[in-house]
Amino acid sequence: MNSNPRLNAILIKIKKMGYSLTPQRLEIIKIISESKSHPSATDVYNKVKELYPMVSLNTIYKNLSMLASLHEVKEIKTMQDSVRYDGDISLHGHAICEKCGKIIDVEIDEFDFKGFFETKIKNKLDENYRIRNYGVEFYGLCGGCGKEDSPSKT
Amino acid sequence: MNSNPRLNAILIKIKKMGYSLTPQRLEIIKIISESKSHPSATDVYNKVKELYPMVSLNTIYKNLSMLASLHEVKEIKTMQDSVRYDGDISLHGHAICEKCGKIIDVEIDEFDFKGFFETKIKNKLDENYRIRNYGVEFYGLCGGCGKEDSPSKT
DNA sequence: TTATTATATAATAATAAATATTATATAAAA
DNA sequence: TTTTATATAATATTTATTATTATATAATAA
Ligand SMILES: [Mn+2]
Ligand SMILES: [Mn+2]
Ligand SMILES: [Zn+2]
Ligand SMILES: [Zn+2]
Repeated sequence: MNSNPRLNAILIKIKKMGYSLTPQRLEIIKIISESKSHPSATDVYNKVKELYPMVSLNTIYKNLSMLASLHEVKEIKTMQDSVRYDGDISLHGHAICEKCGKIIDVEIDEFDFKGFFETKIKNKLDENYRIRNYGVEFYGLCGGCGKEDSPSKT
Repeated sequence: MNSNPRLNAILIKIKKMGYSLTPQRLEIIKIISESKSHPSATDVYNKVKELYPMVSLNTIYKNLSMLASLHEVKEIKTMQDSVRYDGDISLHGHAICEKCGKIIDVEIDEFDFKGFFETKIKNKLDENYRIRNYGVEFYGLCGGCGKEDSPSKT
């Protein structure tokens, strides 16, 4: 085994679901389970290429989609560009910089959120509405990007 | 004037910002300020075409983007397909059906959310991080779509 | 082991939403 | 009206993502 619990969890799920573990797949899982930067498919592609220069982007998409369908990665749709992937599936939200695209994790109190969900949302929806996933995003400008963009104050 | 307060608010903003009010633009604003269905650009396009059959999709995109930049409509990025637009800019979240794409408004308690934001988020971020917008989404299956999709239980 | 079958990958082509370009039309200003 | 700026329409382009097909690899059976 190894010391990354997310990696282990995903490998166990992969095996349980009967998917085979190819070198490319393992590398993709390693990258996504270790990264904190919420990479795009292309980002993952470029990393995998370092080890497997012949890998195709299609393989990246296929594997990331598969992992998303297994709920082992989360897809983050940003406003400006492509889908970003998150190997951290614990309860949290994201602060997304609209200029540089940086995505920062935002802690969400589980009790607050669950309470919010149970009381405020669940009873508003059709009783057989099934929630499977959530997203909490804050869009804005990160520290580095939000310096000099105030509308000319002369 | 007229009886739709959102429409009025947008028209005032348009005038204040010095944009001219063309018939197509007015029609787009009417549609988005009256709709409760979170239409896509194509949906709006098809509605506008009923009055102005020669309208171009580019005009729809240009106007919706402009309204979004004025914060008079909200863009909703869904997981499966295109961007959806919301003329209701009041504080609320969305329940998004992953099968049929229907988007239902979800009430958010302002006090809860503001408190959540102020205490839990603002102090986690760089002090000059500027939040400009937010999104709260719940993905799942609506009542109509979530009937018979449980993995064959025979 | 080899043969067979299923699955994954690579290379390529296709899709479609969104954007850019350009020309024309309309609105605002002089 | 004449001039200038802005908006629209028609078209072309971009680009992320998906689909297709052929090849390669992995799993399974013989
Ligand atoms: Mn994250
Ligand atoms: Mn809404
Ligand atoms: Zn930034
Ligand atoms: Zn549905």
